[in-house]
Amino acid sequence: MDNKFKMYNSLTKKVELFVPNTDGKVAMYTCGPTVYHFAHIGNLRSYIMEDLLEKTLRYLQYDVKRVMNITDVGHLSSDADTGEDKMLKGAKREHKTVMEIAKFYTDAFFEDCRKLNIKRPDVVEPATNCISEFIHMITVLLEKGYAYEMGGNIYFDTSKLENYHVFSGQNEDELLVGVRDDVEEDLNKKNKSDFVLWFTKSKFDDQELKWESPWGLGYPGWHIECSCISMKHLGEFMDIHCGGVDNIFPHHTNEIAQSESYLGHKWCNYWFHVHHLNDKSGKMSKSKGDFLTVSLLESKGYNPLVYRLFCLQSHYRKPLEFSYEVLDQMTTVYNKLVKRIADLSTEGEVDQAKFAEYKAKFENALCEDLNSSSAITVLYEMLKADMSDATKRALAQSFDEVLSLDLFAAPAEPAKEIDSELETYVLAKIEERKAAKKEKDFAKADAIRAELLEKGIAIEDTREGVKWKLV
RNA sequence: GGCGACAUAGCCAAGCGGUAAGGCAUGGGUCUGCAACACCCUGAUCACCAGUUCAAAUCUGGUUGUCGCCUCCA
Repeated sequence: MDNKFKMYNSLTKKVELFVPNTDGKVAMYTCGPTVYHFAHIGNLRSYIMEDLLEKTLRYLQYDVKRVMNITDVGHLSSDADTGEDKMLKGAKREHKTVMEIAKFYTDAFFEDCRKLNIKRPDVVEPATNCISEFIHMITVLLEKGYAYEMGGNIYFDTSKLENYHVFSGQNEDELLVGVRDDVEEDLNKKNKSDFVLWFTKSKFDDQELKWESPWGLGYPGWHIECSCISMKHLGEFMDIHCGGVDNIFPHHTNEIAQSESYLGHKWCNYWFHVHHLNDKSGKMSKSKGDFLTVSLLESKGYNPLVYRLFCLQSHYRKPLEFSYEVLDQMTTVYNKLVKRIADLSTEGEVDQAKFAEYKAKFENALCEDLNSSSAITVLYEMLKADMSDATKRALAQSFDEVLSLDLFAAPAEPAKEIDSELETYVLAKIEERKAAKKEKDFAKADAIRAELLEKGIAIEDTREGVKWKLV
């Protein structure tokens, strides 16, 4: 098929034409959440933009297979030998078992995704399902001489690689280990950038999840899962690997190291990295304590899709700063947009030529490295253009397959039951007010309006007559 | 210390060498008893300095500022 989608590739640091390994098919992998706590909206920014990427590719008629892992083991909250397992930490905090915690937060994650209209990947695989695959890859790496055992743990030997720092172009010597105070060096490592593939020596006395392995009872290091899970479902060649920018080093760097050493050939062609959501003080982080979740936004009265729009109107490779002021602004934008589309009449024919013209414009915006901001501009242009409402409706519907903003959402307010008794009462009041207005008794008219409002009924005098709704 | 990103109107934001899209807000107007809705009109020479060019927000060099990464992070 005709490849016209262009995207920035972190590996080459350039915007490139996307050409999949197999014509018309896309093998896509996303680093999933570590399920020890709720996802914050900064995490979700990545998933929203990755969702946009997936839907754009599907919109362009690619057959996409997308895989996501669920990290439910082995992710340390600090440095390899000194930290605490995140899952265990979550379990301790809530007096639950590690698996209970994983289940709970996995469900919570997908519930957040549902609210944000993030499609569930075709394959979702928890790390704990793939222990035998991890052991196999580590065994091969040992056989090939890319890994070594030291102090009970298996490490990947980065000195065996010509070019370990594929993304940053940094030299080994320039890197400072332990720049941050809380990092301690692991003395078992032969090289400072070596990383753990399998732990048997855990400093957590009550580590819950352990598996038998050729090297003893233990658990996997935290990079191996993405390599194995992706290969399990996507094979030896991958088209796009996604994640947040903070994954570039060390996570993705290490994934490439171990995967390509294992395979003996290039593994993934395109790397898609979403930049961070910041607040005024900088990066949003779970470790800062208080963090913003979808539920928190909802409790403050925000529609989660307003947050999605907030993300879409910015570019995924630009840092985005969160503030309630902007979210308020986006709420207005969103409501106006939805109303405008709802007001389109259903009459008229769809003009196929116009439809194709604007669909192409929309696609072109997305093909320019996922320029979602421009894509939304096309939506506005389309709404202003000289063509039938039916055409506009059809286009809005089509665009929303990618934007997923529920542009045809029912009224923002969930429809409440209106019983006929109330309706009769309201209609009578409206008539009464009409009469008052006719006699220029505006005080009475306003009083009736106020009275209705007090009962939760808002009325508006539109050109088509008086409208009322429950508020 | 090393590596990297970003800097466009009150706010969000596009722009990728040819003379500043779009949206929100503001102000003015149409409509209206008022309000709400809708519609029309309304604004920036692009952080700073130097250079390349017939032409630069767009390229180069430098300065300043903000942010990120350098084994918790999306």
